[in-house]
Amino acid sequence: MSTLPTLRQLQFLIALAEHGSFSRAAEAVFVTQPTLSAAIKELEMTLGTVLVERGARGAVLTPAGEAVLERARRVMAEAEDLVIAAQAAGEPLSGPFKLGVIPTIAPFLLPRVLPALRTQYPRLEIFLREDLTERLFDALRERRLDAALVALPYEASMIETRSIWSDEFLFACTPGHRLSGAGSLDPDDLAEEPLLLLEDGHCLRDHALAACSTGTARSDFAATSLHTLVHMVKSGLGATLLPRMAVDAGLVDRMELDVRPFEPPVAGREIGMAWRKGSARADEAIQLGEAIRESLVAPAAEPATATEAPAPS
Amino acid sequence: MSTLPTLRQLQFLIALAEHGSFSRAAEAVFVTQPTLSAAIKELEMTLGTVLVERGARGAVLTPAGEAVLERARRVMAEAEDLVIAAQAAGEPLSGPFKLGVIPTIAPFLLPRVLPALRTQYPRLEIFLREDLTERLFDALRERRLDAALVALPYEASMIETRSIWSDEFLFACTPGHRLSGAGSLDPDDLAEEPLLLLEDGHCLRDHALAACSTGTARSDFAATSLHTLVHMVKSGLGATLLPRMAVDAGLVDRMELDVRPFEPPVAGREIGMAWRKGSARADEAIQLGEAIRESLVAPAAEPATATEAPAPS
DNA sequence: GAAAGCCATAGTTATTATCTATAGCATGTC
DNA sequence: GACATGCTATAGATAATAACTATGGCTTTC
Repeated sequence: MSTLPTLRQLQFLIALAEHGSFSRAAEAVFVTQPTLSAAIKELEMTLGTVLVERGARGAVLTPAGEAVLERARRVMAEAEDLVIAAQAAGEPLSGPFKLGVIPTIAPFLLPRVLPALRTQYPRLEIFLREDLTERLFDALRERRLDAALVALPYEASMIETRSIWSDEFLFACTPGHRLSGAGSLDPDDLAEEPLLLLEDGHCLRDHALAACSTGTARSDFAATSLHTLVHMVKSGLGATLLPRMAVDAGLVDRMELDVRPFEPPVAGREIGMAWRKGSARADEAIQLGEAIRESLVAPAAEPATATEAPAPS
Repeated sequence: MSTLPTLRQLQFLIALAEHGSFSRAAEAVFVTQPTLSAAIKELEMTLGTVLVERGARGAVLTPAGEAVLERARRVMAEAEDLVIAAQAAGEPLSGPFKLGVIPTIAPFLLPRVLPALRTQYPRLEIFLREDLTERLFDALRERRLDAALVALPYEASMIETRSIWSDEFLFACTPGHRLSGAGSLDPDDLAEEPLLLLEDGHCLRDHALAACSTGTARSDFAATSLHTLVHMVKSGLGATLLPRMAVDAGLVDRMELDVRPFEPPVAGREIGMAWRKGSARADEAIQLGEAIRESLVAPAAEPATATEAPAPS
């Protein structure tokens, strides 16, 4: 078995590839140029292959060098993951944690759960990013996020998910609407009711359409957020489906809209935690998801609309 | 950014986990016990976590240690892959290469291609392993094989394939059989002809059944190899489908069986090269597959059964 | 309570990583 | 064509560290 290269050497090779010059690469990794030169030469020795073409105008990787570079990046990424996993295993849910949330969840869920999380994990610093599922998943795959709160089901490769909450759909329309009223509704009643929905890209649009197999979307109008959506419903452009979580958070308060549940089996979407397969923080993502679920089960500390005094303990 | 551990430290941790004792682990990696002790302590320092519970009866990993261990194995595997990839990039198809081949290909293809490969890549040492597709793929996934020659299509995760040859199916029966004769055959003629096939697990069985959508398998008899299969056909137990490659290699020579092709579009299977996704030797596997294809196109150096002139088209 | 097994510590030595200083070699400029 | 300029390679010195030997202290076991 031949001897292995050093992580340091791989780091140097990556820097060299990025800067195209021994001198500048050396600067970037805070060593002198001879040090980096020697390390690369040593690496070439242990691998038995020339990785770099040295020229007067800098250094260029050979094809073999490119192949090794790609592997080197993976080794380094794995090593960094190891460090993160170790820290996470030592003290889970502490330090910076980059969490993505989709726009149809963020404004309704976060006010309910963030205070509880801050209490439960005082050393956790959550950095939030709000975006569409597709882009959040891209960010997970590229390690720019640690986890994401999304609506399921959603097909994606390299991503693992765990459901943490069932979010029922409610039907919403103006009081004068054909389907207005109070009691529960059969999904088939929506057969000839083109729904006003969020614009393409929002998973809620697809989930709502899936909820009522016979339903269709209005093709002439679409909303960019749930808030504009309810305003469009209010102004008579049509009816829609809303997630209960948004309604509970006060989305239609004082809007004078009729909101009706569906008959069992109720249609809805799952809210779940997602993370990159093999992520160093997968366990923490799961744990965070469970903490969120628990904070949802517990009575909401302070309703979003409120004129109420919070002041606990 | 915190500092990274050393590959050496990770290697020591793996040895420690495997031997459960500092002294014996040290022995296994050819250092003294204090050296290994210090390295593990250093590793724990850089990760900021206790990885090992030291006791009088040896050392046991903490949960954090187990998590790090798993990652460490991945880092080491990636690093070893890097070394292999570098060697492969330096001089492709040299040194030991572990190749799996399924039993319905090996005896018919290898005699034709191995001599050519030995000429073309004199420094290549091919180690062969004959087994069913499923087990070969397991071996690929576990890095016990570098590549495998199998029949496609075959669903498998973590495996990539490339087709290198089309292997047509031929119908074989005794001269007195209902479908005996000379010309080409329509696959639908097999509708009421239960076929004698290889036993379960051989992909050839599934591919043969897929080739004639209306065909069925005899459920009372099955063969364990193509050689026994033709003997069973010869003794009147039924008809079968044979890969042309096996027939060309002399499988039915002097057997007094009728062998008939199918009408276009001819049914068959693809023979392809398979390797683990991300394998360090993926490029070599592809190159080897192409070399095999070329040696198949070229006139066979020495027919398996001799005397005969192969008559194509 | 003695023996054996195991890990930690101390002190020393060997190795190796890194630095400074400088040489050598192309490339473009006047 | 001589001369800067920008690059990498080499040499020699030094600092850092990885490794060894020897030993001590702690459990477990008989």
